[in-house]
Amino acid sequence: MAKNFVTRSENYSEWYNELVIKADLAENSAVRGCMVIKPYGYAIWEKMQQTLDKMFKDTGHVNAYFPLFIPKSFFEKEAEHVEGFAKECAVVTHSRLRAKQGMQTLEVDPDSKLEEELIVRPTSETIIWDTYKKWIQSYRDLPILCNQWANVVRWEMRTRMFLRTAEFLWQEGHTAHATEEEAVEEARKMLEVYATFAEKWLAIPVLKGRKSAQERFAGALETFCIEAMMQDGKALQAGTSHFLGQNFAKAFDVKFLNKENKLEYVWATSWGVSTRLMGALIMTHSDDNGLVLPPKLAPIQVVIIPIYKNEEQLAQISEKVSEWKKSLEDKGISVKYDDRESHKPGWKFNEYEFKGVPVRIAIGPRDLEEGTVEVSRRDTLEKEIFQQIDLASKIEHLLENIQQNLYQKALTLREEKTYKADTWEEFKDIIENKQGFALAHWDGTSETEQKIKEETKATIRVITFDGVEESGTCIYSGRPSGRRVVFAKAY
RNA sequence: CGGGGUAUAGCGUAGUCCGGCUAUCGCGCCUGCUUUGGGAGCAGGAGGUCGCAGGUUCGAAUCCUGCUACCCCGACCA
Repeated sequence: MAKNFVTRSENYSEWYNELVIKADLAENSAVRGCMVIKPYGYAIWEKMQQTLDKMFKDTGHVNAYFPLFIPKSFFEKEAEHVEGFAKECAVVTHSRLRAKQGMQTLEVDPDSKLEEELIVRPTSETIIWDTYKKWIQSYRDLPILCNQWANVVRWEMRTRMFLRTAEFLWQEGHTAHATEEEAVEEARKMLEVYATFAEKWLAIPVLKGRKSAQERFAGALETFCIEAMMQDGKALQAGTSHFLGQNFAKAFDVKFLNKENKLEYVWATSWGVSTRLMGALIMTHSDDNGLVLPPKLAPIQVVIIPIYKNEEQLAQISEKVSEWKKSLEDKGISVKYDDRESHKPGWKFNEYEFKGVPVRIAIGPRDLEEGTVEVSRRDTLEKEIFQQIDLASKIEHLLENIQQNLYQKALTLREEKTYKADTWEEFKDIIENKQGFALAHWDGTSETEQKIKEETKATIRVITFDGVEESGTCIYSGRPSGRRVVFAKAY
């Protein structure tokens, strides 16, 4: 039986997929693994873009754009980078098609074979460092603090809307510095930007820290990350910031003359977040009634729905609403007045709940008489009668309250689903049955990490910055350890 | 790339085992009237290469062969 509601099925993936499609965010495209982001979904992404872009600029960064195509040879220059990305690249080999059998079908023109294949960028470190080489001669040219908004392609085996699509939208920052300290500081600073964005705008609490060697970005000396917990207890990497050392400078021969007139290799960072954040947003806050958007990211923050029996009533309501709409908009709140006659109020209630609109105001004949409105908040689904006096301020306050509440709710869930594991049995129980984050001692070796992954599918998600010194023994090998790290199954 | 599943109208589906009349039903869509405080009611109507290509048969959505696409689980990954 077809339902317009999302009903949480046994399978979290199916629930997620259904939600994305029905909340009108995105749909599968004709191209395998790719996704059409629909206007409503894209409006959310635009809000993310605008906010992040401002944060980048406030920290001294500028935007630039680099080519989509990267010569294959560029990838060969950094050994670890090749290994990391070689298996998932889209490759351009020819430049022309020609007609076959009249004009019915087309085939690749063999005469148009490229001398060197072009890779559709999976990430832009190589082409950017090839460019930076031309930009940098002296310490006076540093630092370079560039960001690029772009699309990238990674030919993944298995894809999932927003979380792992073959093509995705992201921003990638690429910076060049004169000293190691400055580069490390930059990488840490941008991670803080991401963490602030996640917590204050997306209302998603995140753990900040570094990745283990095994989980590190291909070509980085250190990968910093923010890690979030989804409602099913699995971890989602929400953003990364890499300290690249001098790896790319050496690979692309980027040197500068320092104040002492000595040649030195440049130090680098790169950092990025993607449309995956949309997935994080959906999986963190949504419920069985649909999407739940934090007010700061909702394209529509307040929807007003009239209830009326005749034209006269509608006219009265519309007059009131246009006043409120203006005073709300003066406060920077985005308002939609849905006076469509094609749908009944009940329909609209459900529709906007589905799309995650934070606040709904309903006004009908009763309210006109009594000077009230019915206000419903999406996060708790609670309804309350407000006096019309000073409505805009009350709504403004409510939106802030919802933003806070969503963050608190997510934080509480994460805390409830985070456990200390002191034995191998406890550890397995947490990963397999309780399904959450396991704080456990680890001997620091990749071998142990690999074994744990093979036996439980859990990986080290993050070695948190604020972790406490505590001596213990590795849950797997029994060897000594100085602190706990966060293990979980991940998306 | 391995394992499992699915493909019938815009969406969701019945029918497939055991071949047979005009391919079922719901949502949505169009027209009209009545409705409007949580997905409206009635009446009428439009909409289909049954995933694609072959084959078997008097006759195929249904049986056979091949192909393709999508979904889920794994491996890979942000």
